[in-house]
Amino acid sequence: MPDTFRRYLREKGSFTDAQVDVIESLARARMVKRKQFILRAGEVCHYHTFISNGCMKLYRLGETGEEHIIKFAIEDWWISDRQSLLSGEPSDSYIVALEDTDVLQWTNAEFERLFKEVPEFDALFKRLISKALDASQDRVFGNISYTAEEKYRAFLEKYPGLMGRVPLHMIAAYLGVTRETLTRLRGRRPA
Amino acid sequence: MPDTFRRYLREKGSFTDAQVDVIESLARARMVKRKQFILRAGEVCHYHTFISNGCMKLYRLGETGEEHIIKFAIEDWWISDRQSLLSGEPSDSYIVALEDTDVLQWTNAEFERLFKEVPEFDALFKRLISKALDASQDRVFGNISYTAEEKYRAFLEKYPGLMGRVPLHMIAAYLGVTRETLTRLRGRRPA
DNA sequence: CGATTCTTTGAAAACAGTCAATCTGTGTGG
DNA sequence: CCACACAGATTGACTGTTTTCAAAGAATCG
Repeated sequence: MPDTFRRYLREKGSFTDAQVDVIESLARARMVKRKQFILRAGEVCHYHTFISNGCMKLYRLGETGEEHIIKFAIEDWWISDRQSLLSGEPSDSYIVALEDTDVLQWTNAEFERLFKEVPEFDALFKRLISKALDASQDRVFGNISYTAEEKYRAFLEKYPGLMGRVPLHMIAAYLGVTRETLTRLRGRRPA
Repeated sequence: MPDTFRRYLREKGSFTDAQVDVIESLARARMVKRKQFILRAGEVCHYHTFISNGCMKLYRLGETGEEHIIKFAIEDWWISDRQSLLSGEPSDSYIVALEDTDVLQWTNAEFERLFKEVPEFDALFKRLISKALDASQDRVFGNISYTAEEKYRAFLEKYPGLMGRVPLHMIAAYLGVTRETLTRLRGRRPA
């Protein structure tokens, strides 16, 4: 893979080469095998994780053990349990690789240092969190106002790249319907 | 009302009196009557709004005209359509007062200026947005994993202050169920 | 009061969930 | 190359919940 992260930074902000070097110099590169966890419930989330290649999911378990998927993340996405990462409290979530995945990781302390030393990085993250909040509120709106079928269509429009890459039963766990229901509403009108 | 906003700032961060003055000096104070809108779909959202007293809701309309409530806000809460406010694009949401409400308002340009001049204000807002994102993701989790009844109980636990202050049919519109369903699940509470 | 606004109720229809079985494709080991 | 196991997807019959539609009871307010 080419240097996804450098390309990402250049695309999302205006960083000097020196700044990119600083940011990258603090990163840990890591390869995560399919089905390998980088976070389990009960553990503290230690890293901000950038995905340079591959795919992961973040989920929690329901009372009877069902997976409820909070988010998928692929190339150019960040993933972490922010609540645990910022507070230092144990997480209630799991993060696992759905494919062999290459990531870059920073501790929160390193991030705080980067925010101070590289104002543009601080600005970038403000934009990211802000956009994530908007996206999350859009999802809440979808959850409370769409039918199962509309949620599925909205999902396809928003994450076309995940179709085929993520099994359908996980999309069901993301939408909040059973896999059987997803199968049936797909059958009602093929895409 | 005493100066809710000064108390709020002192409670949420460590501001000098001079800083509080700067922040307050840029604010517009405004009284909003019950049922009066401060934002309608199609308009651009111009202000970050702090509620010193009263109650508002932010909602969007579904295809057949039903209200879907994205959030309630009371004293010490901020409310705005961030998407529109930051982008300058027309909003797709409505913000309306549920009671006579006193607010303070700042444009985004004023906020940007405050972020630069008062670093502690910048830090406060980072924390707020971050917490809002966590809360929104918790709500998504609730939406996809709880039954209607569990959602209602979770709502009561999370916003005990809104019971009695907000009509039940709005709570239904927040939870994503019909008012009839909410009535019925409330009725079948034995304990 | 009279007029909204809000809440509740009933009955039927639409919808999603459950349980159990089957079908499909994939990959592994013999 | 085949047999088998496995994960994923589908189907059917059934149950349970939620919506819809229609109506009628409370509560609130000018």
